[in-house]
Amino acid sequence: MMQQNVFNMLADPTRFRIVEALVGGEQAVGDLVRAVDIDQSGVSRHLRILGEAGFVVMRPEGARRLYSLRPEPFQAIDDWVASYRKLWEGRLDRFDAALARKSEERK
Amino acid sequence: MMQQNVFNMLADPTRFRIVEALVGGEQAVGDLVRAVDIDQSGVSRHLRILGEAGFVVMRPEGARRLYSLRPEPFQAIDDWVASYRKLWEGRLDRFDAALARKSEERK
DNA sequence: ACTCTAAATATGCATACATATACATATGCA
DNA sequence: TGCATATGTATATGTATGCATATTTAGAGT
Repeated sequence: MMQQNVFNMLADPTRFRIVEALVGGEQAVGDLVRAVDIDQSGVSRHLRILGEAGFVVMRPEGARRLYSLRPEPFQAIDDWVASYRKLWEGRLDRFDAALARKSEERK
Repeated sequence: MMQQNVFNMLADPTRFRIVEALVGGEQAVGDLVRAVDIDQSGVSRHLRILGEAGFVVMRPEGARRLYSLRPEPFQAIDDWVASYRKLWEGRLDRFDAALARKSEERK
C-alpha cells in the first residue's frame, strides 16, 4: 500500500539531495553536510526523519555514522507508479505481463 | 531531470487522493469533492496547482470542468526510480537490459 | 431575444498549523 | 582535548483550509 509519507520525504529539497547523495553508497554525516549546504544540525535531523521513515539505516564506524539507503521505499514507489503506466502505454502486451510477474516476485 | 516539485505535488494528502481518483479517468470537480472530503474551494485550488505542475489538464464540458491526468510526471518518476533499482536488484541481467531499452524508447 | 435563477467552479482573504532552519549545547569516541 | 554527531529551543516561512463572493454556463419562462 502507498502512503503519501514516502513522497513527503522526497518533497523536501534538502532531503532529496541527501537521498541523491546516498545513491552512490553510504556516506558519513560530514560528507552529506558538504553535499547539501545547510547546517550540520539540520542534516542530522533530516537523517533522523529519513531513518524513521525507513529510507536510511545507520552504521557507526568509530565516531562517524555512516548512512545508507534502504530499498523498500523505492520499491514502493516503483510499484505505485507502475499502476500509472497505463497513462502512457496504451495496451498490455506480453512484456508488461512479464513486468507484472517480476513485480510479484518481491512479495 | 528530476525536480522535487514532482514529489511536492504527491506529498500533500489531498492532492494525492485527487490523483488517485483521476487514475480511473477524467472527473468533474464535483466528483472529486465527494472523493476528497475538503471544501470545493480547496479542491479547485489543488487542481490549479496540479495543472501548473503539469499533472492534470482541464476540458470544459458545459458548466463542468473535466480534469484528467497527464502522463509526463509519472513517466518522470518512473525514470527517476529506475536509477534506484540497483538497490534491490543485485545484477543487470538480460531482462533488466530490456527494461533499460524500453525506458529509452520514451526519449 | 431577454431576464432570472440555479448549478458548477474559481478566487480573495484571513487563519492556523506544520516544519525547515540556525544557534548553542550536549553526548560520544579517539 | 579535539572531532563528529545529535538534540533543545526559538523563529520564520510556507501553505492547506474554510468562508464568502465572483464568474460562468444552462435552462425556463415570458
